[in-house]
Amino acid sequence: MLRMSNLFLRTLREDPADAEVASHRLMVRAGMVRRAAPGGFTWLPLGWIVFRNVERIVREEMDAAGCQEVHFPALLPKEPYEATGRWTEYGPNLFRLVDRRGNDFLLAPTHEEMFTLVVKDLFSSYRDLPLSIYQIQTKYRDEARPRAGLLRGREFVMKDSYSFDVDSEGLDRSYAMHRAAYITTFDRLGLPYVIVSAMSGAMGGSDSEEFLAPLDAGEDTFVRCSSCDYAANTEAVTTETPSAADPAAAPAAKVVDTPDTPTIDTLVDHLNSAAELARDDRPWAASDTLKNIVVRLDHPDGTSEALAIGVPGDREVDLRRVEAQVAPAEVHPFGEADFAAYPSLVKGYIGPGALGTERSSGIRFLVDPRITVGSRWVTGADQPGRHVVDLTLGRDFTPDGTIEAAEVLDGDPCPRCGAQLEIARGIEIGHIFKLGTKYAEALGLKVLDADGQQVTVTMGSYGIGVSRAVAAIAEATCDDDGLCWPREVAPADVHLVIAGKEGGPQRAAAEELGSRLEASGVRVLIDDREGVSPGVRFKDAELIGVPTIIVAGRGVPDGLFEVKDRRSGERVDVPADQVVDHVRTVIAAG
RNA sequence: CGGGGUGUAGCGCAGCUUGGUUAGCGCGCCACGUUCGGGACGUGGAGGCCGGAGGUUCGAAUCCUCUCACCCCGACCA
Repeated sequence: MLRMSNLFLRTLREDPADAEVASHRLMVRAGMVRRAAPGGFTWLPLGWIVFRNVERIVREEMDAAGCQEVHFPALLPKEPYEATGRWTEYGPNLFRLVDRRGNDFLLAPTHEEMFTLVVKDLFSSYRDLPLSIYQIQTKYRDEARPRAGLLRGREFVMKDSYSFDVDSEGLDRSYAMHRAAYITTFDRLGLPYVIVSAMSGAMGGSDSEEFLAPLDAGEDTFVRCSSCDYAANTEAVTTETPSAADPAAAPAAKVVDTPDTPTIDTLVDHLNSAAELARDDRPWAASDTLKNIVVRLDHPDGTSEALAIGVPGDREVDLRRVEAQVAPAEVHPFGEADFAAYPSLVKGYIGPGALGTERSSGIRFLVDPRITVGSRWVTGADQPGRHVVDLTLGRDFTPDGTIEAAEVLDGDPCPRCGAQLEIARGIEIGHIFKLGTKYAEALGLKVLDADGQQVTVTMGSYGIGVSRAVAAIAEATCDDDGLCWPREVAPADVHLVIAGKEGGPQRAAAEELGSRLEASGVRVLIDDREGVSPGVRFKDAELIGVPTIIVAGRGVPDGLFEVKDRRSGERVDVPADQVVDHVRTVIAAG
């Protein structure tokens, strides 16, 4: 029985000044965590119980899915990460350190290399596969800006597992197995989630899905369909391609003077105010313009390349989306020095006339999928102060291809069913993806197949942020009064409040009930502090968020306890001899 | 890395503009008494290098310079 009279606990009446998001604020107030370093937290007894419950559930579900637990050091030598290039690729986010001999080490941000190597050490036959192994480990990332308490720290606990298969069919099975295990895990954790398509990005690989808890405190944006079950990370959203039209049907393209039109808005105003420029069917809109942005791609091999991107003028280019398409290259804005290298680019008036590998600049030119054959555009004429009107794709210009680069807007059509998409924020609590052979290739993980041939093992990678999940659960379940833990992760099943007058019969009755509850397997937290007023006890109980609160109060002389549901606030008086059964029924009901 | 903000008791804050006794308030903590179903009350206490360094001044929490730290927005981010 947890006793508040001797728990290492101090609840705070006021919000800590450095806590913004609810989970952080309330977990500090409830005495569960304390900030110890930027991005680093100390777990106190009640919080640590919650943490271990979450960890236990994750472990149980991984084990049930047939994964085996291992444990690597967090402190690792540089060499494996050099072999895969991540020692440099990971950049400043990697915590690096040097030992007394001057050798480089790192605090692992994730363990792909070590898992790959340990399998290489021990296994060499297809008959050993498939294999899925995992660990629950503290990870380190030197985040530029830790924030939101436990949600984004520099030290955090993550469950990461890896699957090893001989072929892609095997990988598909391992992936599906993990996906199913994650669904049961998050269901048990009482955490709402959506599964969104994601980009595997710099990690390489193909299929990738994220489990997002749809909460405003999250920093990932995703879209979901208001009608069907389509959901995707913003980077991975695809745009429907409008049907093509006959390019010959468009009015002839003409170059016009457009003085003082540095922005899309001023350009549209200019077009609509000049009678001779009027459109045949309706006023000009920003979406009639074609905005061409040039960026510089820096490839991992050190080379650079210019890339031109055309999007409808009513949208910005979303550099994160671009980066996801061109990974592992990095995207940088085009600077003065870059422009100097391409004299045919007229800043502010860049148009398809100069863009494309066959045109004067020689810059590869990719356009948004909405820019289809036969569509007509107002765009830069590659001369200062001039634009070209009715430039038509397929007749007047031909880009090198399409790219998903335009920002996604609330209300855009769903690529699956056409209904409106809505943009929401979420906390990434899990990520599963098919790594493929990237790491096995780099580190030489091969096995002999049935024909005696060496084949490179194909891998999957699957993560759950354990400490982040604790915060996400707090965030998803709390209310104005405090935390409100789902049963399985709560620090106790019941919070027993002694509310009677000091010296009255309540204390003895509560102690006796507590013993009986505990004897029947119920986890009890009892507020047996002396000299604490009832108001404080009630507030603390609500703040801490144990799912069932039992009050030993004025009903005790009549043999009654009040049983209250933390979430709904419903309360019912229960005779002393029925409380244990009542509570067990409540627990069994979930 | 860019922008904004804050550092004063364990926590939350005032004081700083306009320098001047012993640096204040609320919460929490300790003691005694009262109270006891919604963050009770009284009395008496303990607790501060006013983030750090340098400077101006007879005198600095307060003015100046430098510096460090933390928080928020953005950039970045398995």
